[in-house]
Parts: sequence; C-alpha cells; structure tokens
Amino acid sequence: MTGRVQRVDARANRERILDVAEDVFGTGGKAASTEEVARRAGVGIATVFRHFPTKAALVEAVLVRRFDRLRTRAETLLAAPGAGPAFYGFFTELVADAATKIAIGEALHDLAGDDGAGEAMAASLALRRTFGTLLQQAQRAGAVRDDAELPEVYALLVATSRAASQPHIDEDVRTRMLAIVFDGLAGKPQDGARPHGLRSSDRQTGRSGVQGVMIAGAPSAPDRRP
Amino acid sequence: MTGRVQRVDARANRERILDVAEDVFGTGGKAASTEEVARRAGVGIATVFRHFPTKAALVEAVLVRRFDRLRTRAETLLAAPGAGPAFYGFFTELVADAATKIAIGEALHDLAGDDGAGEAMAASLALRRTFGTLLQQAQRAGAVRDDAELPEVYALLVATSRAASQPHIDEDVRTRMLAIVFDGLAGKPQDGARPHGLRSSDRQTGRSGVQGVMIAGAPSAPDRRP
DNA sequence: TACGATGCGGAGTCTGGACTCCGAATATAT
DNA sequence: ATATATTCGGAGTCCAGACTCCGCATCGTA
Repeated sequence: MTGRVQRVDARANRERILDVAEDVFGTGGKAASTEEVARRAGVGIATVFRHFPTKAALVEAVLVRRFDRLRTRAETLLAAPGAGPAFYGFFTELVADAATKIAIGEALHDLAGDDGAGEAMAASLALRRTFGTLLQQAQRAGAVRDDAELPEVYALLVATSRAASQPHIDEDVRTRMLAIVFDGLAGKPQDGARPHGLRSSDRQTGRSGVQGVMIAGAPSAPDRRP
Repeated sequence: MTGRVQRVDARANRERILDVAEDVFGTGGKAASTEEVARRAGVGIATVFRHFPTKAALVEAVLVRRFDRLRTRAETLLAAPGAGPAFYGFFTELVADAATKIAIGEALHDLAGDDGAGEAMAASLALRRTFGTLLQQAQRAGAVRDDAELPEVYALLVATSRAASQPHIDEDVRTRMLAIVFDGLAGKPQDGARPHGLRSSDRQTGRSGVQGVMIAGAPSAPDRRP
C-alpha cells in the first residue's frame, strides 16, 4: 500500500477530476459542490472521494497545481533579460489568469496570510517568495520604485487579481486599472512633491477605521452597551 | 397590518439584531450563521426571522445601512473645500472601514456589477455614483489624472478594500499600498514617458491568460517609446 | 482465458444550518 | 388591573451537500 503502482485508469481519472475541478471551482468558487465535479468528470462521487479524501483536499490539490504553475512561470521570468518587463509582465499575466478563475483569487486572498498549514499554503508562500525576487530585480533595474516593499506590492497583486475576477470587469478596464497601479509602482520614489497629500490628509482624517470618522457625518446614537 | 405601530421592544430588537449582524457578518463573512446572530443579540432565532424573512434579507438590510452611511459620508465630502483631499480621504476611509468588515468587502465585490436587483444593489450603485462625482471634482482640481475613469478607479477601490480585509494586512501595509495606488492615480496623465511600458508589453504578450503568454517568454526589449 | 487485486458507482447516512409552529410572555389601551 | 393584540423563544422540520458502504466492473498478469 506504500509504493503500489496505480492502475492507469485510476491515474487518468485522478487527472481528469483535477482538471474538471479546476474549472468548476474556478467558475463557481469553492462553493461549487463535489457532485458537480464528479458529474462533469464523468465519474461517481465515490471516485472523487477515493482520490481526495475530503473536499478540502481536492481544492487544495487544485490550488497547489495552480500555484506551482505560476511559480514556475515566475522562475522562468527571473532569467529573462529585462527585469522591469518581467515583473510587470508577470503581474499582468497573473491578474489576467485570475480573471477567469474565481477560486484562485479567493485562494490567493485567503492564503495570503500565514495561518493555515497545508500544502497550498506552502505553494502560495513559494509563489510569493519568487514574486519577491522578481520585484527586487525590477527595483535594481530601476523599473520599480525602491521604497515599495513586498507586503504592499503583493497585497496589490492579490487585490487586483481578485477584482479582475468580477464578471463585469472586462479586459479593457482591467488593463486601465493595472496601468494606474503600475504607474504608482514605477512612480517617483524620491521626489517629495506629493500632489494629493495622501499621507497628511490620511493622518488627519483617517485616524483609524471609519467608525470615528463616519460619526462626524452620521451623528447621534453612537452606541450603547451594557 | 399596513401602518401598524410597532411595539417599542420589537423595534429595539430589530435595531439590536441589525447591529449585531453587522458585526457578525463583518467578522465571519456571509457564511456566519443566523443562529450566531440571534445568540449574540440575545434573542431567539424566530425573532430574527420575524424581522427579516430570510437570511438574505438580513444581510441585505445590513448592507443597505452600511452603503447608505458611506454614501452620506461621500456626499458630505462633496461639499468639502479641497476636492483632492476629499477624494483621497474618502478612498482611505472606505478602505480602512472595509479592513475590519469582511462582509462589506465581499458585498462591494459581489455587487460591483449590475446584476442582482435588490435594495443593496441600488444602495451600492448610489454609492458608486457619488464616488464618481467625488472623482470628477478631484480631476477638475487637478488632483487626479484626467484619463482615469470611474470603472477602473472604482475597481481599485473595491480591490484595495477587499485586500485590506485580510487579517494579516496591518494598517501600515494598507497605508503603503494606498500610497502606491494614489501615486498612480495622481500620476502623470499627459507625459508620454512610461517607465515600464505596460501598455505596449501588455498588448504584445498579454493576449489572454497565463497559458499562451507564458510561452512567448519574457518580453525582450525592456521598453520602447517613439 | 482465467483470476485476483484494484477501482468504480450510486444509493444511503449524517450533519449543519435555514426556516416554521405554537404556547408563553409582554406591552399598551382602557 | 385587565384584556388583547403583538412579540418572543426554542424545539422541530426540511434540505443540501459532504462523506461511506458494498456489490459489480475492469485491469493486468500468467
């Protein structure tokens, strides 16, 4: 039962289930039912559960495959000539990819933290790490401002990926959205002139959540608690 | 049964349920159970369902209230002196608000489209419209580049809101993330020098998802601009 | 071709969570 | 204080979807 050779039909089924699951969860999110996957894969439910002991395991397997694929792509780009285009290109590709796969966006979002301890988590972290290298190279090449750090850049990657998965965001809007973000990333790292005065106004008004702030506009009845 | 006067305790309960629900769904997302809301509100489940015929209705009521509050805040800012700070300030506030309320982020995301036809949808659209006015004013004031249009800017608002709701994104990262986006928004609308060449490289390589593009390999020349 | 061993299918179980029923409790008018 | 409409609570129903059982089919080898 350790290194048993799997029957070829079994392995084929496993792959088919994985493919279908990627599509099903990609369209309907994690909420899609296992039965749906089984049906579209042309197998019985039991078969799905035989290969993947639990639904979570199935989702995880899908994600790991997907993350690994993306990471591999990122690694390839690390060796590419232009560090700037490599970075921005990967960013663009990942967002475009996520645009048609809700689940990956959800997962990127959910796994961006460091809790949860599955393989998907590990794969997600590996991707993030590689992306971080891509970022550093781009910064050394002067294509990305130096003061941008991985946490916020990765957060932006996740954010835009997730947004791109909204059905009403077409390719055009997506491109324009990225253009804005990319301008911000390339931005003026040194020059002190800040046209909009974010920092300051942020400090002033946005002391914390809206709560306090909002109250200014929506008065009375703040809150009563025994 | 039409204009009947509601008993005061009933109305109080309704409000309490709404408050608690905002918190519960804000923390656990829409997935949180109705029972949880009832328990924390100190009422029976039946009471919740009496006031809100279905869970969806409860969620919707919470969202409407929230969206309305935000819209009101935006309207207040419309009359503020500086259009730029008003715009960026609102953006910041909303993101900070969403940071502690997962559900609102989810909802912004889900309702950003135009399908779905409830009150929440309407409230969401109203918010978006008001935000659009805020944007226009900021553009007239020269605080936001002219070529940025509402769809992509709103998409960014939604995207960053959602990202900010991730537990591991602290206020610091959030601020830095927004700083990048804001620089992009204020950005150089006219000047042709594009440091990273997104547009072109995107057009070249980004024909669709990762799949095909990847093969093309890294875009050779960093960037060229006539 | 025969014969284990490995897989398969789908009916059936179990659980969580949305929603309902109805007697008890409470608010308000007189 | 009493009457009565209104509201409450929580036990109970219903259903969807994850997961299991076990007889039947298929693969791979001799």
